Amino acid sequence: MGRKKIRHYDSDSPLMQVPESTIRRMSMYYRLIETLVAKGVDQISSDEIGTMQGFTSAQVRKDLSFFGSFGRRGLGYNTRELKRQIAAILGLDHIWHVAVIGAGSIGSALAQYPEFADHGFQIRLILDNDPGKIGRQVGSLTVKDIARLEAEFAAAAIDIAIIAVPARAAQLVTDRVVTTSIRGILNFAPCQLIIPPHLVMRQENMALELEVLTYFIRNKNRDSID
Amino acid sequence: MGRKKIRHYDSDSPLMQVPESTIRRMSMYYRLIETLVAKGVDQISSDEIGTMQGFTSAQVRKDLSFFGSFGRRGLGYNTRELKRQIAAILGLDHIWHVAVIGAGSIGSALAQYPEFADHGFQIRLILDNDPGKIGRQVGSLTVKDIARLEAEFAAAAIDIAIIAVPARAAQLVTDRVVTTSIRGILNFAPCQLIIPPHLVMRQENMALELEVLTYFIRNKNRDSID
DNA sequence: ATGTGTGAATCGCTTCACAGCT
DNA sequence: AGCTGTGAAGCGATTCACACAT
Repeated sequence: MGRKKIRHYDSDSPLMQVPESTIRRMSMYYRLIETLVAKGVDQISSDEIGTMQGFTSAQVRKDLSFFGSFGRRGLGYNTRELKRQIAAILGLDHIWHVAVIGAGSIGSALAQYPEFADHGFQIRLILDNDPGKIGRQVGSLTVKDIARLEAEFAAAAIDIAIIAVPARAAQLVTDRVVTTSIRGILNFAPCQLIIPPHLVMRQENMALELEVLTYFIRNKNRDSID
Repeated sequence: MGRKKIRHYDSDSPLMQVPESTIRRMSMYYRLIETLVAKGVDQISSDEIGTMQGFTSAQVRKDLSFFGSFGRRGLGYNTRELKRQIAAILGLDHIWHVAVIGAGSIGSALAQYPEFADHGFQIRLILDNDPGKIGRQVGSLTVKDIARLEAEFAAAAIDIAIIAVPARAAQLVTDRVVTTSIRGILNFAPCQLIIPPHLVMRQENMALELEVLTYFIRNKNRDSID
């Protein structure tokens, strides 16, 4: 069979896309499997994974099947092996070099967020333009001057930028970030960023989540009457 | 017509649910319309709303149609009116009393997050169990002792709790929060909370977003080769 | 007996396309 | 002419159900 270039997803024939919802669940499975491995659990079934997170077992199996066959019929999945596989799928088998832009309260919090470090996201840089913040310590990092963004990004070999500046400054900062050898951006500013097509961008919006919450609070017991 | 009890969504007959994706977009439309009103723009079409956010005009119209008919054929939507309507739909026509639990870096950042205040989320309370943090100032608030959670929640008439404590403490804190007259919970701890069915809970997970980002970085140019 | 992997069926969201209002 | 509001069509995600492996 010579060349065994297994494409990650060979389920359907011509270029079948994995749903984003599947990727999000993969990340949730990963977190769960992590804790199971830490607890010394060796084996787990799709049904157990599902019920622990509120999904069906079929959902779990279908999600995993996009990437391969990691279980054994009649037995379930080996936690250690599954953890390793999901890490590879999500890109967590690798240390990512991350810069946080903006040393306000959100930026500082993100720079010290332990979940990031635990999953291979190494925060190597935090930048701001406020002379009052430059030079301050944030965890083990010193806030650097954003004027030196390009040089600092190159020196630290940054892969990912987290934008944590006010909305009005976000596009300006982004325009400079995209000239570096960055691969992706996670944007916490509540605005639509324009980026070149070779980059990946994800939007995080905490106020949006709160608004979805209030919608559901308002519309909770709508099914109980009328 | 006498009793004009218009159910919000009367589009389909028996109890048609609004997709969560629609709610999320409503929140995005709201943010956009807000800036337009601030700029003095009076009228806008579904096509303009759509292209500014990367949706189709049909998507925008369909989303709005779940809740009523807010536009005028041939003209579009009045921004001021649309803003008012969406605010009412999402529950933003109302001041929500919010408590942040956990005065670590994430909790402190959330307590001061200007987007919350701008959208009617009034942070009235920040709590922690660490004697080193109790009594400290976070913005205009003083960190209170979590031992007094029930009393402080009652005094401040808290509607919504934001959980920003480490995962291991999240369920314990939640078990106390759910005994108050709270309506909803926004959970930043990376864990599955168990809550009584009368409450609404939303999960926020920043590490998950970063993992989805790295997945897409890895799988970006998958379609260009093979 | 148990639990995976997966085509087929189902469900629900998005897009189309056009009638109807301004 | 221009743009909304909305059934119907299209399409993508979830669930079903069962062959197959242990």
